[in-house]
Amino acid sequence: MTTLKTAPRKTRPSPPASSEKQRDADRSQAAILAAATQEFAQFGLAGARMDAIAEKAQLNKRLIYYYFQDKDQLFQAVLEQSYRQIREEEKALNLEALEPAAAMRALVEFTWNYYIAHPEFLTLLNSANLHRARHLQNSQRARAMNSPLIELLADILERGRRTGQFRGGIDPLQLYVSIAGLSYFYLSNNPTLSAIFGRDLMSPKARSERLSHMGDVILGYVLRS
Amino acid sequence: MTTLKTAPRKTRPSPPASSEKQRDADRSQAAILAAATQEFAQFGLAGARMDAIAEKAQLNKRLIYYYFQDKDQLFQAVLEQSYRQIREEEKALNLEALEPAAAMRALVEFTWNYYIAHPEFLTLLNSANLHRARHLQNSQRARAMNSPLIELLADILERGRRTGQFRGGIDPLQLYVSIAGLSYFYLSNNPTLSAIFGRDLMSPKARSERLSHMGDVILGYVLRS
DNA sequence: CCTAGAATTCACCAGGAAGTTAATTAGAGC
DNA sequence: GCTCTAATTAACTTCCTGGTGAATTCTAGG
Repeated sequence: MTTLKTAPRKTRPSPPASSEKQRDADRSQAAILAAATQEFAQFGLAGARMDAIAEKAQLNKRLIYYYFQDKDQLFQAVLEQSYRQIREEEKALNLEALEPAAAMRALVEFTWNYYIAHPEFLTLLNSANLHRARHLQNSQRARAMNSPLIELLADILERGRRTGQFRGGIDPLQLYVSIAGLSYFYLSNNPTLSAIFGRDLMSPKARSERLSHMGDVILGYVLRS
Repeated sequence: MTTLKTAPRKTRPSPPASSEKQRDADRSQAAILAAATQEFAQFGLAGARMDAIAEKAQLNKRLIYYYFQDKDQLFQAVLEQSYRQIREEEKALNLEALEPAAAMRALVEFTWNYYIAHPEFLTLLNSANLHRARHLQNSQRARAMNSPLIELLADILERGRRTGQFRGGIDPLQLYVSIAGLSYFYLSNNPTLSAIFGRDLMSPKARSERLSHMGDVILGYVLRS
């Protein structure tokens, strides 16, 4: 994060592990970031309360301003961290071994599982978009956060096309957006969808149905017919 | 809307059309609703300002509370109106004449076009979901707002299955969510997507590419292969 | 030990924002 | 014209909330 003070890093991690309340700039920043992630995810940028974040982090509110300047920059830091996390996991994905169709399904499943494991990611993105991504435009890192899934997807598509299983001429970006969108909408709009259709969409059964449906949709599209 | 005062309705529409500033409860409520829709769409529930809404509506702020009680109920009224509007247009859709595949593409296109014409609908839904749809749960009308598209979709699927073009065993709800999600994610997350991929996703060319991609995805899925 | 700079605390402020009180005005029905 | 009620206005009140000034306490390094 741009905003992090370069704290005089301890050479030794921490003396004894006895008293847990020693000063630690890194730990404090991490605590703030974690608390802020929760708060922003739950209430949005405007709805989040700086006092609540301080309380959750069990730190004095002044520290937030000390490390992150203001609410906006704190939000930006939270966003960047969230992106970094998902990109990290995406990079760890290893689908080269799988044959194209299986790899494609695995990709769908990964996206789905990640969103389920990180519901805060969805609402944070919504907030960022409500503010027209102004927090990303400043961030030099933004461009660099281009999802590695695009390359991965391009690779899978190419492999599939070569074997003749997949059709050609598919734009990896379009497909990426589609895969993400299928999971995203279902999960992010789950409350309204459930309220309107009066159907529990998060039961284990409903989840697995959704997952296989999405796999079918994507494969139906990429497979040569 | 539950909340609307039953105003003693004028028997005559309005005396002369001369002076534009006569008292008119209906017009005032509509003005408030319109202003609130804009404000909520732009800033979210927490970010919206009651004073700003009053100003936009060119009415005294007290009137908002007079007609809608408080911010939450105003938001609920806005939400319900937005739903009513889209459901209205959905009902007007007439795809019985089209053959199944064409009807399916038309459905995708309708959804896409509606979201583009009503960007406020997307952000309002996001806000509603951030608040876990609490504004819909109270609303008795919610259940009744079940999209007519589901029936329509079921009908198209059934017709297509009968002619042998479509595969069977497709859940209309899943498909509905998928169709909506494909458009929704692209449009609602357009700011972050554009920022990250550095590609204009709203140019006429990009739009038409997206539309045909989505049609291909959905048809690829429903068509028998 | 001492000390300089970093981490943390405390008390505070000014403007903002939801919501209200109470008075005023307009117009529909008689 | 009169009156009764609905529509509208103006002026507040109160609590909240982001942000700050300045003092204080640690602790690493010399």
